[in-house]
Amino acid sequence: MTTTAPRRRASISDVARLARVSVGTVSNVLNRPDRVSPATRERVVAAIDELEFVPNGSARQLRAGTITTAGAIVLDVANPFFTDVARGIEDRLDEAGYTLMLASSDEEPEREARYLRLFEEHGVQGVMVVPATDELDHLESLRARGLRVVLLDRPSPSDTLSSVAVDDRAGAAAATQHLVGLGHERLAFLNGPHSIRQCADRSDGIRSALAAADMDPDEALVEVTIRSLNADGGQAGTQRVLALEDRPTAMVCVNDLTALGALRSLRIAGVPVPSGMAVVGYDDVAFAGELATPLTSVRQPTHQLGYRAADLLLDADDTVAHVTFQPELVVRESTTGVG
Amino acid sequence: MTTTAPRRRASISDVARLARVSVGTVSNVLNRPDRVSPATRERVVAAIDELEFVPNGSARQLRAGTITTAGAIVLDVANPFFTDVARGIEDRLDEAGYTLMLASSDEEPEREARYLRLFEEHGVQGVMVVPATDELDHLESLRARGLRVVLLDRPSPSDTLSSVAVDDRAGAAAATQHLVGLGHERLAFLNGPHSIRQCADRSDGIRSALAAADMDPDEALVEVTIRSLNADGGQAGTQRVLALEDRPTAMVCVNDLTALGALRSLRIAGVPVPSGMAVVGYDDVAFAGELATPLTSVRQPTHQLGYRAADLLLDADDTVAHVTFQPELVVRESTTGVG
DNA sequence: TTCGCGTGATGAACCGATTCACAGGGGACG
DNA sequence: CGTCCCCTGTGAATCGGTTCATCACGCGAA
Repeated sequence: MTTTAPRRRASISDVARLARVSVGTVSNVLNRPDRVSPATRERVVAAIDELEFVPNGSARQLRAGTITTAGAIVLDVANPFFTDVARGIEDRLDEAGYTLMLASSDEEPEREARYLRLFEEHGVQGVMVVPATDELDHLESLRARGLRVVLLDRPSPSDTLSSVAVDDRAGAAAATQHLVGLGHERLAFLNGPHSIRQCADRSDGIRSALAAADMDPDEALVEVTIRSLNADGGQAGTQRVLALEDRPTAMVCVNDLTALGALRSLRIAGVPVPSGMAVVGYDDVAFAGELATPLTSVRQPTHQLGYRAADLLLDADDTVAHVTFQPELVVRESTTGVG
Repeated sequence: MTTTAPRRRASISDVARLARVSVGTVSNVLNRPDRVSPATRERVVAAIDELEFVPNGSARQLRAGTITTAGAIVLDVANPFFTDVARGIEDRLDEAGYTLMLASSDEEPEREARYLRLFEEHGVQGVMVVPATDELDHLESLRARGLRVVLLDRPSPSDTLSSVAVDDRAGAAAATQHLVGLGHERLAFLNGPHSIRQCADRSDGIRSALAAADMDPDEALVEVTIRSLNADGGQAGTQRVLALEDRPTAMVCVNDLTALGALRSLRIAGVPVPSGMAVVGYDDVAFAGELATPLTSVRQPTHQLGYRAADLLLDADDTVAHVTFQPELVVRESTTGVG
């Protein structure tokens, strides 16, 4: 093994010296090869290969000003919803030859700010952000400083920031219509606190769908607020639903993990699904269709969400746009089965 | 809304002019505030605020040479295994004030190469890579050019590249020992092609564990190769297992999605789990414990994998190390239940 | 032979920061 | 009152590219 000691990275002038040309010529070989005669071009390329020359991006960016990088900040890269979104972003950027810098804010505004600052220092073209707070002033000023900003999974309240979001009201309404159509007259909704916008919107959606079906939301709906939006929360919430005297015949869960806990709780209690209780989830995660009782769920176009966000960011005219996607109800046995 | 037209980004000399000091002084305020008298420091800070000055990272990096960014390339950011790893990387980098540039290669060597090049141009300190190919020469030469390289989920074959991996043989062996200990004498292994290193290693692990238990692997083990490593593949493979004349009493699946398909197939065939067939998965994905029959699975320390990889990358001495993590068998009802 | 022109290469200015040798201005001390 | 030193602040060099005005050269036309 001959690991040569990490030598200093070769610069363009090293190449120029070795090829016996000026740095300007090397630069031309790199960027406008047609302006260089074949003979010298060959010499320069040979020198580049020999020195394993890789141009210094900082220097190039400093002088040329342009850069093909965009940043994205999501709440948590380990969350499948966001990774699908990230994947969509990456795919679109890739088409344009751009690269992505990805980071998680963990819903902490300071982390978000830190990454935004870092992205800005590195001169990214723009950022796509799932905002950690309601307050968007810092994003507005970023925008005013010339960066492109696209809000992710959050409709923009302003006409200066572009946004890409999914219509949470419509998703919840679709689930509700489906259940009402199946004859259910009393529903439970396992939901998180309304301080989370998505939770509030979904609650809204259910209520308006009920109203549209000539049902009184206050009578037909029991909303159970759960602490943690995961399987344990769903299990606990379901126990409370089962204890109600006028027990609902169907449940909507704020996400699939919650629904998973609900199914577990129902199994333990010996309640058959869907005949004893129909269940609808939200997100349509990968395993929703693979459960013992495949789960009816609201699918969000996550990949498209990211793809479109990147699309807006790359838009040549830098126009401000607001895109709202419609979610899609995926019907499976947890509402229509024979169990 | 008064969105001022995107003005040119303020530079350090703009700040200097406004504060009536030299650029050197502004730089000092930024980097060594104690060398500047409180009075001027205040003036400079005021100017910085007024101009919303954000230092140009390219210029800084060009001159100072240092950068606090690292790159990572995984096979697919939408895959939970890799996102957990990425999260571990991010957490460790965050502690050191570093930032991560994350990308997916989709197992395409050209994409991997493109991103590596881009990272190198941007002057990252190092890269963490899940290699898309067996061939590692390009990583060796990256290393020779002074970048730090850490292989992810792949033991390093060389003594110049650091690596962080999980012992796949041990994981498969642990699953096997568990089943043998429960009295199973004939096992099936739903596996992918041995061209995938993980698959080959896990097969090895099972065989050697059987041998260690004084059983003849060729007799006690039926290895079924499935096309796609997902639920459908698992379902199809399980049907083939059930059709065997000397039917095994336990199955090891190469990952949890495959096991999911196996469970579905068994349910359809009316085979109780685990009394009719015990099932073990691999990966211990989030929903493994939430299934109708909670799944016994081999958990890999994904987060630690990434965390440790970043740790090696940040190592002050730049030592080359090879870290191997031991997976852990998580026992649930799919092997020990009463079903 | 001279002039004009196109091709190909040159070299210096420039991007925006960091860094360092150095200058000016007190204050302490003899 | 003169020295020396410390404290601040200055300004120029520098990092590694890109870009552009300029120049050398060769060749065909006049």
